[in-house]
Amino acid sequence: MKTVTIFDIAQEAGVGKSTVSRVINGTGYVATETVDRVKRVMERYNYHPSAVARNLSKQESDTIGLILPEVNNPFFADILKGVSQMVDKCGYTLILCGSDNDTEKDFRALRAMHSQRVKGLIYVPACDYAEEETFRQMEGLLCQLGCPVVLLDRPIPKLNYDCVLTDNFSGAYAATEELIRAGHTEIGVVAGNMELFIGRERYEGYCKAMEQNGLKVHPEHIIYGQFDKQITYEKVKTLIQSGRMPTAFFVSNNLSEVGFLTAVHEMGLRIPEDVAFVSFDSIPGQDVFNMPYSCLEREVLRLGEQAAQLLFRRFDAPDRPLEKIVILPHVCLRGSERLVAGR
Amino acid sequence: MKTVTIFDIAQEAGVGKSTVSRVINGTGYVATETVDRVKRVMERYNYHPSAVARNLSKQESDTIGLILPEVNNPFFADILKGVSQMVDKCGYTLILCGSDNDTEKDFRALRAMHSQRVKGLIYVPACDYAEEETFRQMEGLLCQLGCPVVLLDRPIPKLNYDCVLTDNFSGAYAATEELIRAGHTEIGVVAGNMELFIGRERYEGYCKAMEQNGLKVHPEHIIYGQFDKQITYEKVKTLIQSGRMPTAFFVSNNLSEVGFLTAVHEMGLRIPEDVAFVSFDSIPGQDVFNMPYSCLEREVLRLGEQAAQLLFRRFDAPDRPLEKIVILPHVCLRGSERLVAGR
DNA sequence: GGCGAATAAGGAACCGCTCCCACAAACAGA
DNA sequence: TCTGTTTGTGGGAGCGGTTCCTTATTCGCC
Repeated sequence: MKTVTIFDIAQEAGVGKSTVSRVINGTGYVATETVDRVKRVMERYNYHPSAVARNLSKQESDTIGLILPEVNNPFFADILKGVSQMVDKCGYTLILCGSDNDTEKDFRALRAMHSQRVKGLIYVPACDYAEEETFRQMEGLLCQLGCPVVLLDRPIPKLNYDCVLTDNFSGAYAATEELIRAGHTEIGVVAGNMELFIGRERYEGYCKAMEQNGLKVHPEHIIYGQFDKQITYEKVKTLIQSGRMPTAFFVSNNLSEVGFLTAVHEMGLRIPEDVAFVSFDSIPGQDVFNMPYSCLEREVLRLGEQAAQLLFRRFDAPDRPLEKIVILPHVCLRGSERLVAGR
Repeated sequence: MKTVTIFDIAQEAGVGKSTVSRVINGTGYVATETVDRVKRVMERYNYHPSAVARNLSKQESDTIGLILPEVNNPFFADILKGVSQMVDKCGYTLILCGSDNDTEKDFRALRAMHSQRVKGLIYVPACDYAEEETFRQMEGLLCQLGCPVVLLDRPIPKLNYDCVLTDNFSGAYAATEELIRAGHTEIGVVAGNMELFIGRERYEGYCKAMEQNGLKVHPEHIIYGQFDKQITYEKVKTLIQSGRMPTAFFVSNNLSEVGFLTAVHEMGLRIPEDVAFVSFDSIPGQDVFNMPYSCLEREVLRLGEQAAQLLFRRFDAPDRPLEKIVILPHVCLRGSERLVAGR
């Protein structure tokens, strides 16, 4: 089945290919009857112009790139959904790459985006690129892209791009304060990946809330969970076994929560009777298991949508000043924060 | 920042552009020192050839299309991960479209894939296309693509393509039999979308198991949940309120399970004391909540990987006979299937 | 020393589309 | 009637690569 080209259509309709092109794009002058004739031929042949040829010719593509650290993490899956729907709605095509939180793959993804000459990129970096050398590499790749970029979820301060972020500090602060308000005085933290800005921000929000309320942060109550299920699980278990558990925890993200809860349940502790907690983001299925836990909520789908919209706005106005959208997660209390008397 | 082209590289290296092309592709004869020189120039300019131009020129692209019904459903997110990793590993680029289970969007996605001239497509259809008219449309679009297609998860019998499927009948049969073996005699079913082949297969597997074991299927114990959380939730709740619950259920998929469990928990029933069940696929977070439920398991990531591999194999051997990979889910018993005495 | 094969490199056509430009006809307005 | 503008159309260059074809060396071997 030979693919039909614009030339075939032109011949069949008895016009020049420029005329067909004009009909396709609705540009320039074409007689109404010519339009009809050409359209009928296109219909009959089921003709769809090659985006490849068009992109090359126009020197601008209709593809949007998206780079995600973990495509099957429910958080990023929701972001993907938001981006995908918006991209689709606006007539663009989505090119997706996953970096698996790996710097090397992140670079590969950026290079792929460049090769594909994407029109715009929505980028959740694999890491913070705090190290000078890798930062320069990443920056170079980004710059070489030569297209608008929206930084999503994980900020890289030194980078000047539009971004859609979360106020991690305030979120963590608010969550911790809820635990304090519930009466807890010994509050630990399952910190995230401290090499990530968002990890540090959340940790600092927690610390600040403690400090402002005159509470001390005990070093042994800080668990460095790396935003990782397994690591968190092991460290929490060890802490429980040591018998030095605080009465409550602020847990830094959904994967940490998985590890935390797995350990807690395995060791036979009850929530909130034996240990209370509030987490940043939540894991799906809480309602299902009838285990409503308190958490910081944000509309993840919207995050993706907003990133896409921001990108499109940038297309229309390349010189508009940089935009930074920061959303504030809201605390959602469902009981797991409570201090149960008589402990 | 003007993008550098093959011509710039050629000029800078003092060679013709065909020579540069030969260096890039490692084809034809080029003197080693010329290779070095050209490579250095490419390095220096950080040059990466435009995939767009190359694809047009070669009349064959390096992009793989993937169409999914729901990108943020954990099941499809895992498939995505599998496909994405394999595609990436083999040097291709992934173009993703979501259909939201909507026929119209499914068509749009297929057209987009055609416009992009993807090299191959991994396709999870939005529906079964049982209706003649839409089937013909879909078939036409698929045929027009003119590229290898792998049908994933949802079979369309009339279509002759490679496919990666699950033996839904046997899975459902095995799951139901486990309930019977556990001693249940009154077993209901949360059926899925009966307009989907996989929905009917699972339902029939359940029926067959009942029949073979001399058990009767009571019409009031059949819940038509449409693979939908909300619908399942409502119908299960109604059934519970009516007081005519069987002692066990076979639940047709992960979303049905969500609806089923939400209703069960809301109505204060315990598992397995008040009602037992085994589900097809599982929802994440069971270990976390310390609520291990029995289910049919399959390696979803592998499903995606295999689909990609099948596609690549087809690239190499277009004339190989069609391949049909069918995986068998295995029953994973964790207690929710038990019949508790004294009910 | 001569000749065919292997090696090396450039030129030009082409992929399918867009867009600029030239040109023709129709249609004003003075 | 003669310009000048609007309307309608086709031709051709160009986008950035690949690939075929041609030409120029070098090399091995009789």
